Amino acid sequence: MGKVEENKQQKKTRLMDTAFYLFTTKGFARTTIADIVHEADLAKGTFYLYFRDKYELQERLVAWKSEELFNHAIAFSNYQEKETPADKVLAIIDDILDQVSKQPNLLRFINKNLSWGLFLRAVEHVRIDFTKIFQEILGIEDIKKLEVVVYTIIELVSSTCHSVILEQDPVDIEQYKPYLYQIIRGIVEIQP
Amino acid sequence: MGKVEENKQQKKTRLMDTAFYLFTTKGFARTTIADIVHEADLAKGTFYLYFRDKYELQERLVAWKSEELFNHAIAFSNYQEKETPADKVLAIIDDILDQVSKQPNLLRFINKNLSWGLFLRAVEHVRIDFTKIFQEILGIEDIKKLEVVVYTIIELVSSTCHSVILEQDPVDIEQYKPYLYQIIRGIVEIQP
Amino acid sequence: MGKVEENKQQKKTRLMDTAFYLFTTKGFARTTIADIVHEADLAKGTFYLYFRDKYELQERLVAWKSEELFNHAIAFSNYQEKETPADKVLAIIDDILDQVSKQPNLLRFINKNLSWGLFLRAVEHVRIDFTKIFQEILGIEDIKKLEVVVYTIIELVSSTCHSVILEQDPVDIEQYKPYLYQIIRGIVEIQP
Amino acid sequence: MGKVEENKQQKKTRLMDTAFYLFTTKGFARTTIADIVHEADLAKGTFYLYFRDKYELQERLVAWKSEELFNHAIAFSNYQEKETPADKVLAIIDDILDQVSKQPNLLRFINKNLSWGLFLRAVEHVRIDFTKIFQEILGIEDIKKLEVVVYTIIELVSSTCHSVILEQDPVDIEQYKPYLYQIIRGIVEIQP
DNA sequence: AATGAATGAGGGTTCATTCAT
DNA sequence: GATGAATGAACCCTCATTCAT
Repeated sequence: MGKVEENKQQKKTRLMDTAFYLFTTKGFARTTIADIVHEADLAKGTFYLYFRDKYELQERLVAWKSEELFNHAIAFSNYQEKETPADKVLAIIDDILDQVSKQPNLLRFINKNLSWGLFLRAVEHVRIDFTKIFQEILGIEDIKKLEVVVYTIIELVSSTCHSVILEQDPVDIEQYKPYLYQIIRGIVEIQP
Repeated sequence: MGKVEENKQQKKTRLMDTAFYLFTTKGFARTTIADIVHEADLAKGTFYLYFRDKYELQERLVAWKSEELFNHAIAFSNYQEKETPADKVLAIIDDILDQVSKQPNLLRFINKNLSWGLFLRAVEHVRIDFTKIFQEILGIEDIKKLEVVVYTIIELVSSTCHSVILEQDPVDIEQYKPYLYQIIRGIVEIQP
Repeated sequence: MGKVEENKQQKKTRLMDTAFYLFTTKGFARTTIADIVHEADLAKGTFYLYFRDKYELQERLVAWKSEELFNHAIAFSNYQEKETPADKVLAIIDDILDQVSKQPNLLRFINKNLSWGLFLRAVEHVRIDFTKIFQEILGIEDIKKLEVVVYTIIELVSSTCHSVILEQDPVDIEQYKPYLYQIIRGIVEIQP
Repeated sequence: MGKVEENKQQKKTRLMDTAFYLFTTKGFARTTIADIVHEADLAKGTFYLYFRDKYELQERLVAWKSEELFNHAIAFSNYQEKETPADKVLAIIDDILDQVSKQPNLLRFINKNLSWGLFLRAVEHVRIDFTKIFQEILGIEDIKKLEVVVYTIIELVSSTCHSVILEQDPVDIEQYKPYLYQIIRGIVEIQP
């Protein structure tokens, strides 16, 4: 039984890995299900045993990859050693920007497809409780208010950094960072 | 000849109007060229007389509509009567948010497709010189610095308000506005 | 599996038969893939499972039909009972001319599309070894020389008989045959 | 009047020259009427003032170019200095093969499209009376018999030399010529 | 006579999805 | 559960031809 279950999980993972590679390489629209199953060495029908359609797969990938991004930042940034809330937030953001700077295709893929709702669903069932972490960092009790702050920061960073990282437009990321971080400090200091 | 030229312009406009209606109603992907020409009561081939493909048409529409948004704000907001740079900027943003709140489909359409580069190209050949206006408002001489500020504000507003206006998520626009405007005041006051 | 494979072969055959009928009836250019699959009672996509495009199908048909022509001549002409090389060659040609006289559309279809290279490819993988047969008939050891003789005869016969059979122009086939056969005797008797 | 007539003729010639260039360069099917008129610097409608459709133009071009081929051979080969009918015929053929060897695209274009009927129509209204010339050369009184001989030779030469010149297959033209010429000698010496 | 904008049927091809094996 | 042959609607685009100017 465990063997069968394992086998199924393995196939699903293979499909997701392959799809992620193809989506970020050739683009979502130009990747066909035929491409994915061919590359994953599976049959076409098998795809539909694991995903309702291409869009569900895409959504799962976006959720998975954004979660990974945050997981990494929580685990590997030294945000806990920082003193102020702003410094902590910036440590996390810095780690994430580092990651996506090295993986422009990932940035391209996630950014076009990540929405706030999807992000919430993505982190909902996750081992690490993001809400708690940000509550501690920011010192905001009210969940709604917390959400608004986090939402604003995530949207600001992800929308501005898309073009800055991928096209160095209007400036490159190293020039932009100080300015952006100063704004984020401002955001952290006021309350909604 | 003037008649012919007039006729051509009219056809082009008819195509753009129809396409805009369909894109915002059914969505871009679900709108076919066949749909557009059918609705516009033109032949399929005629489409290709005026646009290379669906994507060129989309780009032109996004540019046109975003330009209109700014034109309206410049013309009808009372930003000139405001005293401080922040108040002026907020007057303009307020007008734009008013406009898109009333046209959620327009917001959906533009927001997904507007990029900074496209926006610059859109306003480049325009009667109103946006650069000059923002220079005056913000009092920033350096064009590059000006661009960074404007870029940041546009990205912040458009990315946060998408979900806020269209899904009232994480909060609705009326609740969000005061917070957003406070952040923008902060942005206007610091320099990149 | 044997069943599936059988089914596939059957579909391919149905496509080729239908296409042949349509190509020879309405002409190649006026036959669309839609026509073929419609007549064969298959879906459009199925066509592309078996052939890259209309041209590959055409080429395969020409090869197949020319091979059939020769196979019939080898099998049913009494060329083996003839004494001289020339008589043997003429027996084969006579059989082929008989066949195409009865199927003018086949003649029209093949003749326009058969080239020497295609013919070689067509008979290459065939049960009957044409090279050996002609070597025996003509008594020419050197393969290159043999090829030149066979090439010349095939081109002469097929190019002259096209108009003679299909248009009785400049004379009809019965009048032309004696003359043509005399020329072929001459060709067989000299060596390249 | 003469001026207008001249102008019209000039346009027709420009269309034919351009079309010939494009047909032999890109191929008939891949050349559109738009291509032709664009290259000829005329309007699309103008094309239809001079030709019923693309096919009529093609036919006219084939006729024109084959006529030119023969005209050149009659004018510039030294066939009149030869003694025997066979030598005279071969002098003419040699000139034609020389011409087409230098213009493979012309060979490709004509050969695919020239038919006996078209050839007759082509030379019918021509300044040089081919029939008379060949009658004198071959010494055949009976027009029908003469036609059969000429037909056979033209078909033999043009069909065999197509692949030989364009593909050097099964041998190249220099190797093929002696053999071909020997066959033609045989043809000239027997009567239908 | 000349123009070229407009036409629209028809082309070949793709691909997400189904389902018999 | 896995397969992959079959489907067929839908796609974008071409281009010969017409006709108002």
